[in-house]
Amino acid sequence: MSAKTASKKSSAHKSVQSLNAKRVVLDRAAWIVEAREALIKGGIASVKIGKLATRLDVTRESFYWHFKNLQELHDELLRDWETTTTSAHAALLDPQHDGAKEFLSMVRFHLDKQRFNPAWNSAVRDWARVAKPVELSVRRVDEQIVEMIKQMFLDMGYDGIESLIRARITHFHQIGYYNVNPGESEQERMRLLPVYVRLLTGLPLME
Amino acid sequence: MSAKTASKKSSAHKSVQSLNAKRVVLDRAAWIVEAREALIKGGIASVKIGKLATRLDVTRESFYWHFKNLQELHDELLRDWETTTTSAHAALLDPQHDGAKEFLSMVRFHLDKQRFNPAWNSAVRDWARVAKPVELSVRRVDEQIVEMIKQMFLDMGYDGIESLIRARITHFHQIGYYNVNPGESEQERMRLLPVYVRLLTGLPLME
DNA sequence: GGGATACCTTACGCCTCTGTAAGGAGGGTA
DNA sequence: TACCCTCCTTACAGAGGCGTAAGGTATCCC
Repeated sequence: MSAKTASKKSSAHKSVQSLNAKRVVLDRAAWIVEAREALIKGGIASVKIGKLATRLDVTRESFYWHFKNLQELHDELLRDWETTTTSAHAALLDPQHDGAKEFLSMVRFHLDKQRFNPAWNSAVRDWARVAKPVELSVRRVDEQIVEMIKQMFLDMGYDGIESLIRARITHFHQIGYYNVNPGESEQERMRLLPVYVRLLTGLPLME
Repeated sequence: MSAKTASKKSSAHKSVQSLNAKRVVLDRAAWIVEAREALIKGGIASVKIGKLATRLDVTRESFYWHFKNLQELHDELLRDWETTTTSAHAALLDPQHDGAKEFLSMVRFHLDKQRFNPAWNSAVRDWARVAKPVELSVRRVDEQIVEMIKQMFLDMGYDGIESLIRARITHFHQIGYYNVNPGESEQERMRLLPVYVRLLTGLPLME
């Protein structure tokens, strides 16, 4: 049965194989990539070994050569997200403590599809609501990000409490924005952006 | 098997039965209530007929007397959320168009555990990411809410675009806040609230 | 060319969940 | 009392998911 489903794509598969005269083999990374796509598309409940196997054109059981069990895949998927997210944010603070510059570099970061994947973030946040270790991981990341944004506002000259609240509004708004995902064009988004920046920072940084 | 699990609570059940000399029977509403709790606690994937039946102390199969299938329960669960949410928000606008008053009544609404259930909202939003009709429902509600908050800012005297952006920041921040759910005490929350209100509205409404 | 290694397969057992069929059991009403 | 309606039960069929056991095939390296 699983062989039958796998064989659907096997003709294309074989032609690739003969082209580069090499057997197409998989490693853990290939499963992780597929798992991430499944997570983003259908939530953690749709990250099923069988589904991934079909898409990877192998049988379900070969999964167990790479991973002890499904849990191990989940763990790695989560670790992957946390390290990627953490290291991406760490680069946003400015050694010169120029708050405006820092904030704008964060805005650019969020607009850069190469560095920032909102769908992935949202999917992990959904997952967090039904799995404790994920919840803890997300909490760590959130605390780090809020602390980072707070530093930006301190660098702009706001006092402690206002910096904290501005940081929270900025970050929570960010999360809510991608959770709702209002269907607006890139153009419209760019038109509204300077107003967002002025209201969030209290400064006309882009106007 | 299901009879066995159901019989765990049956002694307590029977004593209730004999006390009021009445057979304890269920209706659709009882299943919906249980389903909502399951949704909140473990996400839509944990809304399983068998689980609900065990908690309701009946067999799994009796579910099918009340509902055609699981889909029908899901549909009703969603409809329930949309009507509840929509009607609760509809009452927040002021006929006198006093923007400050409107905003503060919304703040009170969000703090009132009787009228507003953030966990329920978050659970439905998670569900929306894996089910199209839910996504559409949530989108309708979001559009209505943003429109409503925008009206509040118009009533405060802001122009159209600033009112829209302030409304979005307010609403998206709200969603993000409950998504992250920062573990702060009620006391701490109350201390920070006036700063939130000032930054979101641009006015010292609570200071 | 022969063994070691890496990756994949067939075959199986078991659990959980959905949904159908048919048959009670209790309370209301004529 | 007899009957009907409401709600629940036992019994069954079947899909889909996880994980184990044992064996096969291609590639690498000596």
